[in-house]
Amino acid sequence: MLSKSCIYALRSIVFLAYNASFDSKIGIKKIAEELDLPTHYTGKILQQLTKNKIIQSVKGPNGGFYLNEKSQEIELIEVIEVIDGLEFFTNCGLGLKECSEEHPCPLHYDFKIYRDGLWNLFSSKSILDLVSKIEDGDAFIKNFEKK
Amino acid sequence: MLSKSCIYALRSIVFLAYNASFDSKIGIKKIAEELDLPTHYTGKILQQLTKNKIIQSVKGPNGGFYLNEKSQEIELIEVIEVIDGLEFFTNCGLGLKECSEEHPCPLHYDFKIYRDGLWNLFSSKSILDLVSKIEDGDAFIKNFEKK
DNA sequence: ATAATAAAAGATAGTCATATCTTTTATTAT
DNA sequence: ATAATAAAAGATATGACTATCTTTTATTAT
Repeated sequence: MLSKSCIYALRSIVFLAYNASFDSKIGIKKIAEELDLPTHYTGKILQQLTKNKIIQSVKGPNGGFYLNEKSQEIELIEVIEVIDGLEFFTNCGLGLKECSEEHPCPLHYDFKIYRDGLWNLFSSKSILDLVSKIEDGDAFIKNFEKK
Repeated sequence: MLSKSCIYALRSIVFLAYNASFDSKIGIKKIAEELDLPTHYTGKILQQLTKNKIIQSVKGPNGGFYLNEKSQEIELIEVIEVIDGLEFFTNCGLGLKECSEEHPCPLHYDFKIYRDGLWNLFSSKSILDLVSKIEDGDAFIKNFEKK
């Protein structure tokens, strides 16, 4: 459901929230290394997140990425919107062009329950919520599917 | 969530259930034309469905595709399994390799509700269920996103 | 048997998400 | 000012899904 890029983004952000701060920024290389991600691809994603104010960055020596206080409160759905877009949450499950309460597809009402449920879930969890559930940080950071 | 191929498959099957029978089979050309789908691509999908006994086919003159009685009772999840696979319903929402009741990801329990809900939805609806909800067949057949 | 029909199978092309590398720009410390 | 650092930007490559075309095989009607 979430693209690989989006999951890379979420992992990176959680990693930053957990480990970085304005006074100790973390660079692309370090992030990619710790999360075992392709360096340049990760750079692209971080760049996109920075441009959309999801995370912060500083260039030059001692530069890198970090999250300011506001960013830590960002909801997961905002990250999803930037990376994947919200099509999943707005489009008909059966691909109907016009599917609505007035002209529902055969699965409309059933499908809507779960689609809206996921929307609400991602809209109610912040980066900090994820961080707070990490009991041993490493398991969350290291345990990802590579393929 | 469902791939384009999978939606093409579902539309084709519903169209067949609605319009075809052993005594009046429908060929690829006709199906593609009526549903406004790419002919050869649709052929490939129907072929895949036939191979997996989701639909039936007969070659030669007066041949084409149709659904036998058993096929009409097929659940949507079976079509999804053949075309897209069940990864969506079995994998961790955050891409964790090992995510389970014992080692849950930060979203595991919340996410599971909706993932399982969708699984159950697709497992409880048959082709005939979709057909029976078509009040005016054309709207369902014609109203699909092309892109 | 033969010709016509239509699905099955194989080969090829396009597109988009994923991934990588190189060059440029901005910042900081010296 | 200068050199070092690190993100930003641009160009390119890869793979999977989507799409199309051609050839082969099977069936039916004559």
